[in-house]
Parts: sequence; structure tokens; C-alpha cells
Amino acid sequence: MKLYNTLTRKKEEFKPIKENEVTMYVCGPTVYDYIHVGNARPMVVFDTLRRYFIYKGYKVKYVVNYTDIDDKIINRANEENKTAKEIAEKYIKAFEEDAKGLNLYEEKTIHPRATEYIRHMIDFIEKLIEKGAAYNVDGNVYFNIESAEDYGKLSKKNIDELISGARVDVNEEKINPMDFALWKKAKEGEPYWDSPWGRGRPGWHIECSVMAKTLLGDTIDIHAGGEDLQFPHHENEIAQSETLTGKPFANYWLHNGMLTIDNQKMSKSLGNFFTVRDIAKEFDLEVLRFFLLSAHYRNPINFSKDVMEQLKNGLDRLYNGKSHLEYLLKNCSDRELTQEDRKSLADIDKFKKAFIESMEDDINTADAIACLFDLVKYANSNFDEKTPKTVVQYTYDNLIELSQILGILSKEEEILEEEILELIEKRTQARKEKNYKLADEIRDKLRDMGIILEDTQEGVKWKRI
RNA sequence: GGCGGCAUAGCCAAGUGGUAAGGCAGAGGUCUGCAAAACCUUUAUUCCCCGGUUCGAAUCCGGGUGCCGCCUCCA
Repeated sequence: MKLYNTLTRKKEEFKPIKENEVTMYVCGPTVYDYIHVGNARPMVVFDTLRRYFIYKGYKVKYVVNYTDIDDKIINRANEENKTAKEIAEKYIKAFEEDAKGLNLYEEKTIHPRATEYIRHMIDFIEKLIEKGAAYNVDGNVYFNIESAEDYGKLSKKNIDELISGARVDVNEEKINPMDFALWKKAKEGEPYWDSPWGRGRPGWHIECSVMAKTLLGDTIDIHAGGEDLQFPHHENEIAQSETLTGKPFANYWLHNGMLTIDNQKMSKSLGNFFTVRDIAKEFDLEVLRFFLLSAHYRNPINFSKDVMEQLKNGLDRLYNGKSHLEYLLKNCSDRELTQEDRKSLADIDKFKKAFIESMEDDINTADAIACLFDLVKYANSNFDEKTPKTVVQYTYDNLIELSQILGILSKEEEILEEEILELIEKRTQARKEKNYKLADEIRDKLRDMGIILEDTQEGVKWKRI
């Protein structure tokens, strides 16, 4: 499979370090607030890549960290008169709820918290100091970027230009203005941990380096995140980790494009954002997942309610196709396969193959989704009750299997309450007696209850609004 | 200023040398008591503009225009 590697700016054939295993690290949320739709993009996109790896038979170690100590969390805690820990707990819980709605494969996700790795971080920093790559100034420890020879290799930045272009940096403790903090001295009233350099807390970049190394090893297969993290965050991670181990930190760096609102980056600092929870009030989060997969992950994607509406309708089409197949499964029978049936099986294989090829090409989910539409259209136009069950089952299984890679179409048909079933039955009876007035009254009543009926040749179908 | 990306129909969006996928919306039709769903037909002689290379370019090259991201916390 080919993946675009930011490090080389090329699509490369993906080869994991171990033959059957993939290690992935995705930069997770700083838990000081609800995540917004932009934050959800890497979560969904890389979850999909992980699902695809699993589909291909790899064992995947997938880490998404929680940054649960940070200036923003401390500020938030002060504002709300709570402890940093309380704030972190609250938003981790919120993240878990959002993750569930987005159908992230949480059962298979390792979620380390930065505060559980403080010991490891102190170790890591001590070793960097021993190597002369970091220095302590009165309780603040900085990484000296000049000790990393190829600093800037990921974001293709030139150190001299960075320095000359750097904004005024009042911090005179640093040897080089681009040096970044590994350990920050605690101010009065701030949470702290004891360290060889006094009480303080880790800097942001060190957390990811340490958690990745501890959980996945010195060199990981894939490190992923939003493209806005390329510099300085990922660059700094590389500098620290590679200076310490002397080995490549990650073989493949994957970055998703930004999500925009009115073509402007959605971010908390700009204030132009929708939280995932806001969206959940108006749409099933599956629609958001579908939306995030509807464009290539490296392209910018513009968020709007209109487009969400479009995608909701598209997703409905896939669900209708799925339910058509479910109906046929219950109402068709098996028989010897004819030439034509075998052709159908072969045709289904073609759709599947096209889907896989799209995924193989740098996770082209937009293309993969088109294959799903093709498959559904094929089934809608070619299959009916006379189609042998083997064929229907095969089609259905493939639809489900491929949808699972994308993490969509996973909602099961629910069982209706007795009361509603009786109403539907009553209306069917009324229609038989051509009492359309009563039939329509019942239909309207059900609509008010949130149930839409469709009279198909295959009988009455219903769905929730 | 430096680095990088993008520009395809009313909307969303694939396609990176072989003659424009797919979805949404719209129009007409089939089916239907009606509605819905589904199906069929239809909607870009053309891919921001101008040159060039080529038998052939949305795709490659040069120039231009517009938009965006990073360079500072940010997915």
C-alpha cells in the first residue's frame, strides 16, 4: 500500500518494521475543552487507516495520547476554580463520548495520559542533558536545537531563517531563540512534580516522544496528526527522540489537511468552531464521520451544514441499499447458481477490488465510498426475491465488510415497540380495504412519532427520522 | 519575507499523459391509492487564465491570477 510520507514528500510503499505488525501514534487532544470538528478529522481519518490495517491482517498497536497537563488546562482550572486533574477528567470523559459517536475503534486504542509518564519524561530529559543536548537554567530545561543536526527536516525549515524570522523572544534564558522547553518550572499555585531540576511539569513536545517510545519503541512505523503540528511539534519530537536514541523516530509521517469554516481554518484560537457535541445535536455523528471521509485526507475540507445535509442524504442511500439486501436475505431462497449468478458474484468482487485499490492508494476514502455506491446501485437494480441467497449473502457480507473499514453503516435495524407495530399493521389492513383516509391518518400519526413509512413492492418499510 | 498546498458541474468530490468516477440538488419518466424508496433518462465538448511539450494534457513544463496553511498555542 502507498502512503504519502511528509518526511520525503512522496507516496511511498508502506513497509512496517515487523512484518505483521504496525505501530501508530496519533497526537491526541489536550483535554481542556470539548473537541471540535477539526480535532475530529485526524481521529476519524487515522482510525480508518488503522481499521484498514486490521482488515489486511496486521496486528495494530494504536496510541492516541491525552495531554492532561498543560498551560491551557491550568488556565481553565483557575477559571473554573477546579484542579487541573478535574478539568482533564471531565474532558477525557467527554472525548470518550464523542469518540463513541464517531465510531472510533476505542476498544483497540491505547490512551496514555501524559501525567502517568512523568517518571519516564524525567529520565528522558536527564539523558538528553547527559548528552549535552539539553540544559537547565534555574529549573527550566531547554532542548538545544543545534544538537539536532537535521533540525527542520520534516517541515523543510531552515534554522537560520527560522531564527532571523522569529518573533521577539523575551526569554533570555535560551541559548538559541528556537530552543524549546522540555521541563517548565512551576509557578506559585501551579500543579507540579518533583524533578532533579526542582518542581515543575513537562513541556508539550516531550510528552509525545516519551509515550511513543515507552509504548511503541524507539522507532515507530507511523506518526500522524494534523498538518499544523508539523512545525514545531513534530519537528521537536524528532529532534528529541532521534538525539536520544540515534535511530529514526518514525518511518512514516502522515498529516491530515485542515478543516475550514468559510474557507478559514477552524480553530479554537480563532473562535470559528463547532464542537463535535454541537453537531451531534443536529446530525448523527456517523454523518460527520462520513463527511470527514468524503474528501481525501490531505486536502482541506470545508465544513458547512449544507454539505452535511448532502452527505446525510448520501448516507441514507447506502442505508437503503443495506436494508434492501437485508429484506432479500429474509425473503429469498437458495438454488443452484446459474451462469448469470456467477457473473453477479464476479461483479461484486470487482467493486470490492476497486474499493481495496482506492484504499491502497494513500487511503483514498472518497474513491472507496464511490465503490460502495456502485455496489449498492448494482444490488438495487439487479437483485430481487428470485436472486439466490448465496449471491445476496455474498453481496451483503461484502458491503458490511467494506463499510466497517470506513466505520460507517454500522447501525443495526432496531426492534420497534409493540404499539408501533400494531399501528403499522392496522394501516396495512386499512389499505387493503382501500380506506386510504384512515391509512394516511395513521401514517401521519407515526410520522409525528418519528417513524416514516414506505410502501414498497416488498411490503411496508419504516425508518426513523 | 521564507516554506508548503489548493483551484474539476448549482453544491460536495475522485481522477496526475489516452479522451471527464461517484454523491447531493434539479428536470422528465417507470412503479405506486397517494407519498417515499428504487430504477431509467437528463445536467461539464470540458477541468482558474495564457503560452509550451506531445499523435494526444484536467493531468507534464513555463508564466500569471485567486484562495488557504505553516513560520507563535493549535488536529
